[in-house]
Amino acid sequence: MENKELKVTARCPIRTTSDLLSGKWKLLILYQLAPKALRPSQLKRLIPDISEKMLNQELKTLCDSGLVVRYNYGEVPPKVHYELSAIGYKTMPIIAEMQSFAMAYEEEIKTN
Amino acid sequence: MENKELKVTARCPIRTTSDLLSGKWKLLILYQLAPKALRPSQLKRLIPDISEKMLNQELKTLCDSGLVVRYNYGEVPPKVHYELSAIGYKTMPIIAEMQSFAMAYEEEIKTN
DNA sequence: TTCCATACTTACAAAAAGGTTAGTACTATA
DNA sequence: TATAGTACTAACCTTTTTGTAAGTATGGAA
Repeated sequence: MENKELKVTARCPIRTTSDLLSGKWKLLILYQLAPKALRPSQLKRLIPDISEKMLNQELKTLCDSGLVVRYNYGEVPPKVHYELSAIGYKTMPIIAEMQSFAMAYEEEIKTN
Repeated sequence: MENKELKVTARCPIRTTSDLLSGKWKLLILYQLAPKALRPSQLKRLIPDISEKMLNQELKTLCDSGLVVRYNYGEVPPKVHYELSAIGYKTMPIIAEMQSFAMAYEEEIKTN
């Protein structure tokens, strides 16, 4: 007698991914880095609402989790950029599905 | 001269979707409801870590946003169930991508 | 020499999210 | 008659997340 019901929580794939991408800003940062590497000041301009603190904090956790790579030019005044890692790029299909869901959802609520 | 850079934040598709699915539990609830409608007590058994309060609260916001539909049998003692709406089902591709991302990510960190 | 820009960091405060406990009202079962 | 199960709800508290403001150190331009 098998239990075909799938209990979820602790360490399931959905949880793993939402932990990595949770919060208000991580997906937006990943999305902006997808076309090309960007310096922090460029990111800030593309995501005007983010505070400097959150930008640094989220970049750090994205680097720590391996989705983003920091490149230091070693110049003075400081120059760095951030780019997606190979695994970071693999978040793009999630973002694409989220975008197409949003379109469908907006249609839905417009039509009621 | 066009601005090809895509500023994000306020009302962009990524934000719309993450607002709808944000939090620790919504995706897990949607995932459990996908195969079949469930009563709250069944959901609670499938997601053991969730508190009753969060379950009710999240079911309510999922109903309010139209992703889930509540069906009341009108019996005493109370009997209800929750099921995905048509638009609720359209979150499944997002979840599928999140699952396959998690697999790739786990592989990645195992290999270093 | 004052100002701005670079990339951060820190202390503190506010807001949001999540959890605990208890309580409602009803029925069926032991 | 006590207990457990149904589906909620509300008060309260803790934790997490996010934001604000200021400060570090450097160099170049006005």
